[in-house]
Amino acid sequence: MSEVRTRFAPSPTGFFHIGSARTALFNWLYARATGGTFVLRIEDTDKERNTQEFLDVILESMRWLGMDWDEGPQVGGDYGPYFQSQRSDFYKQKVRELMDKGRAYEKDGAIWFRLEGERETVYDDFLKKEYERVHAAPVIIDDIIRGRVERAEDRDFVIVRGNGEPVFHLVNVVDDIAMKITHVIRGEDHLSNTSKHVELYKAFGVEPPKFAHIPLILKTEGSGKMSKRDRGALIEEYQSRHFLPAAVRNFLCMLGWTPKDGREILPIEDIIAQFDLADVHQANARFDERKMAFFNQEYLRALPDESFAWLAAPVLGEAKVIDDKTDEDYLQKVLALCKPKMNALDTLPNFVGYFFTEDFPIDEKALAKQSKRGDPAARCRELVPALEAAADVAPATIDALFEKLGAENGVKPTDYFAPMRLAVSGQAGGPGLHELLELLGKERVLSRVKKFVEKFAK
RNA sequence: GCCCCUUUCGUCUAGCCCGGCCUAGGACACCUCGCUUUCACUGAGGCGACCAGGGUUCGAAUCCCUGAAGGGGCGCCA
Repeated sequence: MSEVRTRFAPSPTGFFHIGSARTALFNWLYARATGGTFVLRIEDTDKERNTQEFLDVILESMRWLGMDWDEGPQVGGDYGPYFQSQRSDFYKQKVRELMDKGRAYEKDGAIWFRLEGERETVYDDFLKKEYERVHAAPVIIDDIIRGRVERAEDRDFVIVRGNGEPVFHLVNVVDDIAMKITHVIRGEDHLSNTSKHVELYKAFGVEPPKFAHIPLILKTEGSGKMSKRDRGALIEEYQSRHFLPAAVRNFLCMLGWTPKDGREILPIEDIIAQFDLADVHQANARFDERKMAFFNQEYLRALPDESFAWLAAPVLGEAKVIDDKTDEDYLQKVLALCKPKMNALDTLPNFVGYFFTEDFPIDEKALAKQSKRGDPAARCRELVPALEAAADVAPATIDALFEKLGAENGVKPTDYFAPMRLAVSGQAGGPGLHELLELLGKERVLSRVKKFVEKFAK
């Protein structure tokens, strides 16, 4: 076990943002890559915004993405408690320490951190008020990802609010010291505030940890970083849409980091083996939903048939496409047929619905499109007597039948494929027609084709 | 307004640290053709970028400077 200790310190707000997930992921990856320890600490200092329910969202999402923590809620550890709401006495003690050292003072009911340096009163154009500007020596941050960053803090800042609650900057640093965190890996949005944190470390007489500020995930379109209202921004969305967690995790890894071996889709063990903080990019990445979908599709296709069936059945159950009475053997056959054509589990109910009901919709667009090139209902009408006469709907039978009908009616045999598919499935695409017909069986095929003729024949 | 970070195809990126192997490679998306008597998979090809301007150098995507653009921070939010 190495000395490396990373942490993810979320604030339970009721949702798990994709950016937070990636921050957690990089912390987790680095701990795993170095044989270190990954700590989960809950920053619930803002009591009004935190509930048990909100906490569960985070813990569940972490587990879903396969990020296990070595210390933290539910698992304990030697540096607890891991909830900031349970550490107030400790914070009070550390604030006392700063006051004793003359590095903190009370003003307007709050407690402020005192910077060292010459002071002058200045008017702030941006905040539209006067403040005491401090000419403090610049702080040097030796960032693993960004290199040397120099920044001077120029005004005292609040560390304990008027209501007695400690502020993020204070508790974050105090806890990182107490929990012996060696690497602080977080979003670039914290980079500017890092000078505050380093000032605190110095005031406590502690060597700051190594910092690594990772780039942000930007909106697909428009300006700014992903916000919770953006499509694809919340991990819950992927969960409810039945994305494969390994796919989401793999995709997240590729946003801001690339493996040396050039692969994009690779097992997490291989990612861990290659991951290094120094290789994390410096520039922000724009989120691309389509590439996320591609990763998901690749993972889905790679699934063994049993695993696919195991995942698919609940999705179909939830959508009420199947129930307890559904024949298991038939279900397995349908899933085996559809698996190679699927690109996402959330489209599955729609994709296979017609296998389980006679009451399925006909895709209007597909119908309109086909009608432009021919008359699907007419082709189907020609099919009815031929199907009635046929012994079965096996591939060879169907081929012969199309051949014969094409010659009789002056059209190509292939002209029957699309209309027939539309009649029996209501869709323009799907599994191979031959297999599809055979699985449905002659009776259902015939009745569906008849029904289609009745409904759409001119 | 002040401060910090960033800048290669539409998007994710390789290359950049240690200048020539870069007529800039890959992936997603898009387009074309082939395979498949349907759908899909797949195969082959195509489209498409070094932010701009100055330097340094025999030579710059790679080094330096300036500018522009994008992002972030400046809160008794985290």
